[in-house]
Amino acid sequence: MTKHKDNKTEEQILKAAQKIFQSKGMDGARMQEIADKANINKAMLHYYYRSKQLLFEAVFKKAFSLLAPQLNAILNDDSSLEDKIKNFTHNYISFIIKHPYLPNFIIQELNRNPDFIEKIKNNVAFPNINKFKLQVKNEVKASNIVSISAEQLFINILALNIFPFVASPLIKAFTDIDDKTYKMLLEARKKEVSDFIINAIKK
Amino acid sequence: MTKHKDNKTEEQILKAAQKIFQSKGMDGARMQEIADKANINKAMLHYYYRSKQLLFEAVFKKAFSLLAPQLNAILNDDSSLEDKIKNFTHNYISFIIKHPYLPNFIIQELNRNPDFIEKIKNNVAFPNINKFKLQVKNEVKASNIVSISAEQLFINILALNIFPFVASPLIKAFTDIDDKTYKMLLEARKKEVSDFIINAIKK
DNA sequence: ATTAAGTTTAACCATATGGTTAACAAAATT
DNA sequence: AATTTTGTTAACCATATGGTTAAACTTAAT
Repeated sequence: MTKHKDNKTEEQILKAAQKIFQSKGMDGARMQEIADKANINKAMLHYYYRSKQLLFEAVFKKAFSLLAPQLNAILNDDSSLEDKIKNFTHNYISFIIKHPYLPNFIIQELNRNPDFIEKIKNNVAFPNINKFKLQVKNEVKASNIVSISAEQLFINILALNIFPFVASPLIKAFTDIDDKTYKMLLEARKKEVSDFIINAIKK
Repeated sequence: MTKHKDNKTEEQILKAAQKIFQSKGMDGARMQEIADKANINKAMLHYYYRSKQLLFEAVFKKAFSLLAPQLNAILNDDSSLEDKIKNFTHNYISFIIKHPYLPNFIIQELNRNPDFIEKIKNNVAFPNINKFKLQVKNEVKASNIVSISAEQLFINILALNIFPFVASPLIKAFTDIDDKTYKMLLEARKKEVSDFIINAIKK
């Protein structure tokens, strides 16, 4: 973390910890399992990260700082609302397809410990909704879109983009869809979702 | 479970287990904590439910059979598509406001162990999408709504309804909204969401 | 009143688990 | 080359945890 050189071991640990924590969560993860996956002695985990909690926080912060900046595309970009929605939806779904564990990991752990987000706010570039609020307000005032609050629209955009990844086992079961078909369905959502949203706010 | 009479203890245990499991998950829950909350000796847990796993399954099945039938309102009701969306959205959000832990619990535990849903399918009334598929196909063919697959529409409906509960800590942080305001925002969604969906599929 | 069955308790057990220690090896510094 | 610092290991430790047991107690049937 601080005193160590460019160490390889430290990275190995973080990589292994990422995999284990992201698939099993803080409570389900075992230090021994992380050590095994990293091919190192368990004591090394403590040598580099002191405790399970700190190792977890390192993993969480990294995950969060990977996910959060993506939201700047919708919140702080200068493009038009319609372009934003199109681009964000396309890029975000592409991004999550490459990191399918991410949203669920973050949501799960934030629910386990909601106060944790305060710690994060001070350590990570944290997106802010203010600019987006202004933009939506203006579009509504100009009668370009239906009357909707920025918050509700933001929630809807996030919901439509993220939920299918978080709830995949549930959705697969209800729709009787296998893994392959589900992947195609997610792929199709890159366009489907933005069409859906844009239509929803059109007058 | 089987040999026992109308026992009160058994119910106390299940109630306590519900609270603990639903807020901490299988991995985070402790048998001792459940016993404490139920005001009984820890051995009683095993006397009535044999193991942590079986107690957990009892809780999960009960939660699932509470949540799943709600979906029949959208999948197997006889009303028109528009009515369905209106009613479902309103009822479902009301329902989840009363059981805020439910969706997250089920999603989290299904992600932890996706095979688990197979066990459930045999034990619980399990909604099926077929009827809804026909209905959507007909509405599309009749040009009453835009071209959309039943699966994608179903996912969108679930996403917009459930996600705000599952991701509340995240959304609260990004939008800088406090608990009280968030509750009002959820309340407003009973109508907002159905308007949003209906507008989205209108031609 | 006696017995049998079901219920409850305290004490106990084996193992898993996060974490520590002391000795040792390898670099880096002098 | 000698010494200090950093990295690594195996063995160990204290505690937490799911689960068991045997005995005590309660209830209801005989």
